[in-house]
Amino acid sequence: MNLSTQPYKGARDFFPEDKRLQKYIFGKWRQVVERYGYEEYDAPIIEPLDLYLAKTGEEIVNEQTYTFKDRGDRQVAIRPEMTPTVSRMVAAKRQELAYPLRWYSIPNLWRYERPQRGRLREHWQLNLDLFGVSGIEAEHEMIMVANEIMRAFGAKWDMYTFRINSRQLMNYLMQDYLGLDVTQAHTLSKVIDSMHKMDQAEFMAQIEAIFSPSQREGGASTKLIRLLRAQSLSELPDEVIVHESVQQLQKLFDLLDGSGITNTRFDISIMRGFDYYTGVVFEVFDTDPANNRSMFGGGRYDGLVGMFGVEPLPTIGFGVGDVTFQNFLETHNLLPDLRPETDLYIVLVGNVYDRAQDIIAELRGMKLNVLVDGYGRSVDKQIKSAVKKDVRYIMFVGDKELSTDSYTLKDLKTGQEAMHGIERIVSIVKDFRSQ
RNA sequence: GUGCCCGUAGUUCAAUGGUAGAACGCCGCUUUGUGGAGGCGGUCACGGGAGUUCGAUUCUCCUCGGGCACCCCA
Repeated sequence: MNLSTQPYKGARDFFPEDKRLQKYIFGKWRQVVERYGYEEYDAPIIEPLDLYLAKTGEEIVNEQTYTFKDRGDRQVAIRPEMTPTVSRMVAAKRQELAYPLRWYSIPNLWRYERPQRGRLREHWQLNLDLFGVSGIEAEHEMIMVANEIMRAFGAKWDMYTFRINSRQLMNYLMQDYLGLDVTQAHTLSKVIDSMHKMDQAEFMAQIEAIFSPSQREGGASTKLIRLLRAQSLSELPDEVIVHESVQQLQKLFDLLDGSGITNTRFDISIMRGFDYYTGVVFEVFDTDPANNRSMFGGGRYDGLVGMFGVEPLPTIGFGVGDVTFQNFLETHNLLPDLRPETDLYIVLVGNVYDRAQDIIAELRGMKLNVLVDGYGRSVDKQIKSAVKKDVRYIMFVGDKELSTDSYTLKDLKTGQEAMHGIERIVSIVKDFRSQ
């Protein structure tokens, strides 16, 4: 039996055209975040399993992480997310880093689950974190950066929305306002998370099942329904509005308005899966029905760095997965035609390989990316290869050219060709490249 | 991890319980200093395994892979 040519399930081969797309996306990501002063870091793809056990969330670690024992019998995991790693790194140099600290990375992450649209086992994620700012200004900056990432790819305001909530608010509502214990709160979170997937009656039944008889008598479900109906902060009950977390959210919305970001709304159903979030959480949604899920998101996790035994550090971050992001760009036709890196394809005519070396070296010396067919093939074959590789220009080098030091440049798109000196050719090709 | 659907040349699709066709692609010739048109010729497949059967690409089961939903969602 032949070996399979397929990559491992849910993992990905990046053929040159795929890599070209990845380079385009990563390049823009880097451009945007570096404009805000974020610095790139990196870390190992393998971590001790313990790193995730503490705070990531039980199911994610137990069922969706690649784990194994190394030869020294240590439990290790292939990183399913970057946040614990970056927290570890920051904790390691807690005293010597310059705060506020702005770091980003584009790690390769793995999760063990069944692949489907927008979710593969292997993905890459832009991970952005801001350490040392406890005020709402940090949230403002995060969402500004997220927004600018969207804009950098040409996304219009009606293509995506920000949905914002607060874990602090949810904790207050569940524990103090509704008087739920930890188990009840946990169950309710799950029900709220899936509230858009069931009908009214089923939803009501599930809610009623959570409350104890005395809570029901106390009108807990009525209070809850009113909370869940709130489409904006102002629709929350008066005694909730005065809570600190709501005031913070209000300030955040005001700041975002001031920055011209108005495709935002309060959404009490935004919870996010990780246990480590402590404050504002947000998600970016694609408005196209074809991608009916959250595209990416993040939030505040003030407790994570402190878990490494150092002084706690307020932190906020978000992550953008490349798969869902690419789905978004495709759905909204935001992907440009990506050209290959090769600028010029040299077609050798006749037996001139030796004599052509000087001129080819000169072209490369002038910073053109130059490919030489070089197999002594017929001219039409060489041209066909150039067309297939999607190179825009070919340059013929034959006796005619070498004797006059003037070369035939052909534009494969227009079909036009003309003889030029080398300087002129370089300038034409560079003009095209910089378009 | 659970359920449903699917798996035929490189690609997109046919047909059939008696081992398979097309289109596009690819290779060659037409044309050894010019590609994308046409003509001619050629190349390439039943995901893997087991079972039922005289015989399986076709039916059954398992497995691998893909899609969708659930679970979960960084």
